[in-house]
Amino acid sequence: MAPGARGSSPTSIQATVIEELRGRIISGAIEPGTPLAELALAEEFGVSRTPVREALKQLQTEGLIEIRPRVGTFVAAPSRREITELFEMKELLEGAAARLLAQRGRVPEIERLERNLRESDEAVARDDRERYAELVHEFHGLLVQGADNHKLEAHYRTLMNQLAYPRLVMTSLNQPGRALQSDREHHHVLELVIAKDGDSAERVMREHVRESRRALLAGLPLTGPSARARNGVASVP
Amino acid sequence: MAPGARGSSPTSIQATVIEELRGRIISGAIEPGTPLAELALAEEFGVSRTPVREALKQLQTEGLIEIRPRVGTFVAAPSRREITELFEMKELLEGAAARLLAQRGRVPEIERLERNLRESDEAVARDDRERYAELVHEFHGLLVQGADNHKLEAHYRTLMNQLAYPRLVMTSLNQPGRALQSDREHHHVLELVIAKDGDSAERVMREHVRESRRALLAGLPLTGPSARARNGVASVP
DNA sequence: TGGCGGTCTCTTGCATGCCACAGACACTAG
DNA sequence: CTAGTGTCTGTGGCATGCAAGAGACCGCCA
Repeated sequence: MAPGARGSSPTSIQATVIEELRGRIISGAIEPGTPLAELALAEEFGVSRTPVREALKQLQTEGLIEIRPRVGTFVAAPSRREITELFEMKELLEGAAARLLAQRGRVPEIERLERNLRESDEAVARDDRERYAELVHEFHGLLVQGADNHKLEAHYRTLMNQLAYPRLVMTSLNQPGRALQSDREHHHVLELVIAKDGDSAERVMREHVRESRRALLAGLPLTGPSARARNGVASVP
Repeated sequence: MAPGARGSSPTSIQATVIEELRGRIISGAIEPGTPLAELALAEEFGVSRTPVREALKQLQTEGLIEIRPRVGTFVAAPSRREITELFEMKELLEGAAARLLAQRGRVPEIERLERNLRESDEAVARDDRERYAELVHEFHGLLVQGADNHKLEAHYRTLMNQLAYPRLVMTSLNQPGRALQSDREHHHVLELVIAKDGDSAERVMREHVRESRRALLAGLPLTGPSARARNGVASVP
């Protein structure tokens, strides 16, 4: 039910295609606006068009690509407005997750978060941005997981996928001092969670998301990810 | 991009099938757990299996049905836990929508909400529950629309679809006095929105959702929608 | 009678071929 | 040179056929 997908044993062909394509898109391996022809993908994967079509259909429903009938299929290029909206949702969901986690008390995720922060401190200390980016992703993921609401988690994953988050985090971390500040904010949130202060945890978490968004947009060129993206590939004029 | 779908001119076959099936599911015309065979649907709609398959694929991604490979496709049967989670999300999103709407000030949606409440008052006065159920749905929809965040709206619609909300509202309205109380709560929320008191609007809206959930569960039999739903049709052991 | 094995049917997964439409390009007329 | 128009190619939409797995059902054997 969750688009995020984790472990899967009966790996059907379409599942493979979905995971592979989703991975490429959210990692930024293929840029927004890039056309994805069914036939080309089918040949690349060595399968027929059918499973590729079904994979594309699902990715469209997840909001990762756009299928224009009789024209072509393209990697979605979120407009500036959509990015704003996505961050608004991110703030909302992560804030709620922090509150819910605080209410749950001492659950396993807390310890994993503490371990995450210890590693994050080290990564920041040696200025290892790549590793820190991973840890940031994990921190937010753990927080949402710890909220113990599968629906929340599913919607959250969908959002992050649409943002192609991994691609973006690095950008925001290139702002000088952002990594250190981000790490401090994480510590603050976790303290409040452990203190079971749900209200404050939510508030601080939301502030943290706003800060990260600010850092991100500051490091982004005027227009979205790529100027060559067609006129309005992803709605909103 | 939004699963909710509204007007569509270039009606492809699969789009037709999607809308029709979605309508049947969320209205409760077909019960959770009901098997949906591709071939049967194809014959019913007078088309081939292909567009039906694609429609089913999308509905699965939306969380409305479950496709068990090589076994069959079934209308999803939300577990009790999932219903709880969905309402938690509903509370979250509608609360945020109330806040956002309050911040926007005098927008067209406000007037539509006022008109909605006038009609609601009348419906309640003459104990027309069916009409009132429609108006409730519209009220919540307008609120979310008025938040002017398309992502929020899309996720909200997905949630409501998973809940098969229209089918549920009537149940909650069968609780004695619930309609009147609900109407009052709507008035309260709208007042706060118009007063641009976002904090309070969010708080009251969230309380309203909790109340409606309470009324709903009180009118629901012990187990979910239908006991004949297979063991764990919709995950969660 | 109860448990077990095989078969048989129904389901979806996948491959393939044809079709209609969008859009680009070149050619032609003014 | 420009605007209009026709064609032509590439795309996804849809129909169809075959294959493989799951599960029910029936018969057999102890």
